[in-house]
Amino acid sequence: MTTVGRMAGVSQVTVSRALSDPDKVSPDTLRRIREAIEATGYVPNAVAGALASRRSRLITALVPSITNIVYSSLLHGFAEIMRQHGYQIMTSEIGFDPAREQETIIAHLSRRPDGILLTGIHHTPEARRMLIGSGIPVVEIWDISETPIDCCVGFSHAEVGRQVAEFAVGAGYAQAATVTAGDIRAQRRRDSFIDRYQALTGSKVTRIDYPAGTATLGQGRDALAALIDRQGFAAGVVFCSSDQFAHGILTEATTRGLDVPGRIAVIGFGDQVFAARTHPAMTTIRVDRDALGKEAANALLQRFRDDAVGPASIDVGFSLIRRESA
Amino acid sequence: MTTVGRMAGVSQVTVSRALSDPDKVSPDTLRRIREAIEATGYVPNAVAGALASRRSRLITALVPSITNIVYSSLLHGFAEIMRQHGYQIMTSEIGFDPAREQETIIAHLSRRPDGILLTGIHHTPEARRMLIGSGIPVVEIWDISETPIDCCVGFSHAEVGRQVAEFAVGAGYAQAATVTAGDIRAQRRRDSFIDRYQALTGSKVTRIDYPAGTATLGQGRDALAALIDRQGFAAGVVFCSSDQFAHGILTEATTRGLDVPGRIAVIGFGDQVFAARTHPAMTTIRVDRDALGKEAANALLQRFRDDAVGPASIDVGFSLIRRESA
DNA sequence: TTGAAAGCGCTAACAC
DNA sequence: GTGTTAGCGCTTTCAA
Repeated sequence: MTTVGRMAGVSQVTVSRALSDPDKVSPDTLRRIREAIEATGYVPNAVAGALASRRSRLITALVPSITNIVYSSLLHGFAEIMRQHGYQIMTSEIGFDPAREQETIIAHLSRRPDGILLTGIHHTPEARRMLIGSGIPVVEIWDISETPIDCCVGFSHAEVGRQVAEFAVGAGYAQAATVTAGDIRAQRRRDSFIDRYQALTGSKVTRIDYPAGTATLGQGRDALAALIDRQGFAAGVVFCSSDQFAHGILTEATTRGLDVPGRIAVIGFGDQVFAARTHPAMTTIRVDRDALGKEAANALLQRFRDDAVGPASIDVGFSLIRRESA
Repeated sequence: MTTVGRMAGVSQVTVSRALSDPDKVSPDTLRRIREAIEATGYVPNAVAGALASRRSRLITALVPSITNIVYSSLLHGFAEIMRQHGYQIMTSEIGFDPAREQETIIAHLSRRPDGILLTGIHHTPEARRMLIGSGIPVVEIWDISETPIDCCVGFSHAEVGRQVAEFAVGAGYAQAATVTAGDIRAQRRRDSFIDRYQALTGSKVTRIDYPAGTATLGQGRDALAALIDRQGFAAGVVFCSSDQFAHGILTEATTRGLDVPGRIAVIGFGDQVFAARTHPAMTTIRVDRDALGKEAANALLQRFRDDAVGPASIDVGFSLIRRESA
């Protein structure tokens, strides 16, 4: 900046002003500064800027996985809004390990971000304490809580399970099964599905549970095979924790020549882009992830404006999209 | 740090040393400093550290899209290695717009990252100039070049097209078609497939081209419908630019009761996790994206150690995985 | 409209 | 083993 200033015949501060608030600099000076920047190829140092201004224009995000479309599409919507407002996003994957989350939070806090995005509402007490202590605005997404750290935007996973159970019972399926990934929120949907289904029908729900990690079509196929071949699940509805699983069930059913939904009915979760075009088309739960991410970005931006705002919990809801598979 | 030092009865510098190089501090002092850190909940300020040391421990990455599994799995492998070495990753999506790439590069450069990851080898001359001028190590991935900015790790997309064409001709398919997304590298695979196929057989290849954006199963289905219903493609092999498209072709063929690969043969690209379990199992091109990402991370880490290294181009290759669909 | 001075919270170099 | 000093490249405040 000093060099640019010297070339333009002004001081370093004037260059700073020309960049951050051009209106405060005379048109002529501005022009000379711009020429000098052009000539030198000067690129401002945001690190120094952040240190001096205590604003980093950096948002950090913690998600379980970036290869899982659920989280990456959330981030996509979030980042798009943030980018439009001049913020950049630093993302870390934390899997489903609370210890790793806490460790990562410390690393993120050290970057002095202007805001932090967290996935889910369950964090270690220590992590929660540090976050609150930092004074940095935090938005928790993909779930809702009565007591967010700061604010949260998501929906009730328990409510999803309940509504799916009620739909399944209403549709009159004789038996029910679940195929669930090792994700705390997926488990919450499963548990409330089972509770509600059993309360309504009195009949037991067969469960297939997978360990943590991204759900795959192959696992869905294997699950249906296990259900039929080893668990005596002859016919009924299968509620999956993701569309991938559901797609696998569909694939396996097709391969075996089983009628869907006559023999095996399938309900997915996510309404991913392929769900409307599977054969047969998939019945699933839609959550507008892109909109959810954008909503989260706006919640944070709101907090940057007036910091007097109290805790807020935004429920974006979900909807059951009935297609052909159930 | 000053506060922590005061509590531990040492100066601020000693605290800095205790954090960055604990061996240089006496065990007793170290203990007192650790207690003081614990008591105050002190979190180091990496912004100030980066400014003073000129090392940010930040790597920035530019990818076309984070919701596309191809790029997110690349980043996953890359970030994992980088994290193990104490680096964090800031990612931006740039779509397929060179102007946006250039704009984003400036924003990234201003953060003074220790390294930059770029997708592809085609950048504006201006972007290239700025990158070189910055002196920051750059790794370009997912393609290879004789003249990388700094180093690159990828494979030859033209070679993929050629090999697929040779495979298709060898398998004796009567006609060939391509379904391609609006991605420069996908187009390169398509073009070299067509060139080679026509050179070998003299027969024309039918093309379906989609605009930029993530490829979907639905588009694959629509493509096969268009091929059969409107382009007079009665039988033959279809080379897709992604497994999503190929999965769609498979789905549409199944829906229409067409024999695969007898009537319609399908070749995908990517060997995504579902490819081995589709019905029928998909023939596709495998690129070990996780390994590629890791290789890219190692290339950058190598450059952090000795900066005397010259340009390097690492070809990680690919392989045609023959399953049932072709 | 512009500039001078101070300082953001650290690290690097050197002294003790 | 520990402390002192001098910045890193900006923004902020205040003065002109």
